[in-house]
Amino acid sequence: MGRPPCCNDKVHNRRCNWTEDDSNTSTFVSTKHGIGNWATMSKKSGYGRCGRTQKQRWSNRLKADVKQESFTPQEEELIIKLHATIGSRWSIIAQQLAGRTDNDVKNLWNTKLKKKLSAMGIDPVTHKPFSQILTDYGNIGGFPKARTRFVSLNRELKGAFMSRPEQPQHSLQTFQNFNNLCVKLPKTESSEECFFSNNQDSSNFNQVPVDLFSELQAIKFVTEVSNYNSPKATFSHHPNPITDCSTTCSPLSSSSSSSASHLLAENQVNWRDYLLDEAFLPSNFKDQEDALTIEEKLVCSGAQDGSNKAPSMKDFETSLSTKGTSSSSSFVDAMLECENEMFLNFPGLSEDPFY
DNA sequence: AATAATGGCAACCGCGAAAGC
DNA sequence: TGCTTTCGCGGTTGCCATTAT
Repeated sequence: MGRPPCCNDKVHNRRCNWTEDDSNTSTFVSTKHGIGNWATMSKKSGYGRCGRTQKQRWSNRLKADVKQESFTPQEEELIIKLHATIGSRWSIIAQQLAGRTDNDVKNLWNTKLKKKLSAMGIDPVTHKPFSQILTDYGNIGGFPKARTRFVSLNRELKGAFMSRPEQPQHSLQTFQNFNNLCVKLPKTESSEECFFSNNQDSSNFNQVPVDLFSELQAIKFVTEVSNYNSPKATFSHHPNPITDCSTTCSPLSSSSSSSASHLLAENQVNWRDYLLDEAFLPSNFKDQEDALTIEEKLVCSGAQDGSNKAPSMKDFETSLSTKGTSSSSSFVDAMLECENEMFLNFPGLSEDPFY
């Protein structure tokens, strides 16, 4: 049962005419009512807006800490990284960007970032090169349907949030980190839990908070479990772009050697790090994982170097800092440059793959 | 200069979960 | 326990500004 619509009354539907109501709403909030009484506000104020709409207006535009200026290249980069990992969960993404609302992030993605990624030959949904998707498309067969897999993953995520003492310590630890710190991300007003400080310089950009990192680890882990439970799925090869796309999470690796990804590896193009497969994975982890068994991978997730010590945040930050994030220009522009260079070196890549 | 097409932003609205009674 | 109300989230829509023809 859903909530009945509150804004069907077209008399109240006064799009883009907020000038007068803004001051009324601000006055209403700043006086005795405060935030959290939007229905009351709507009834008592007689402004002609439903409470929901007024609340949205307040949180998106009127709140003091909402930034009005345009997104920085660093912010764009972070949004793409987070989208590659957790998908279109705009509220979570927005929480990592001080002064940005989920609506702002969503609009930026839909109007700008999505198109830029497409123009670069990267599928904005799967964060894989189109060439790899086309290659993988030929391999589809015998895999669960996307929707089935998605429902299954959701179930596993829910199950993961329960306490499961029978689980091995390493996996339980990951889940507990996630459960304790990230499952219900607090609505933070401070900048302490954000990627950016107020001045948003590039050095701070790389300071990923532990709670978000744990969340990303947990999401990745659930995907691993999902793959492990599936008799047809392996860690070393996961060629179905449709299922990958539906989960918005990635397997640990993909050895699928599409021409584009292979060439990218050969040319050490940094923007491979923004593709879904390996986003947010420490670099030393990537290098070793292909040769590992599932059990080894699980252990590795908690003890990378044999000393029962998980990859540190320092390692992760170092990894991130080597990927061009400190560039003063937009990372999207940098990716475009890399792509242009690649096409110059390998003209065959620009040919239509269907012919 | 006028009109059409496009892009970007902000608001609207439906759904599902949570909270309250 | 079940119903109603409220809230959070994310997809969609509408409006305005800019660009192209």
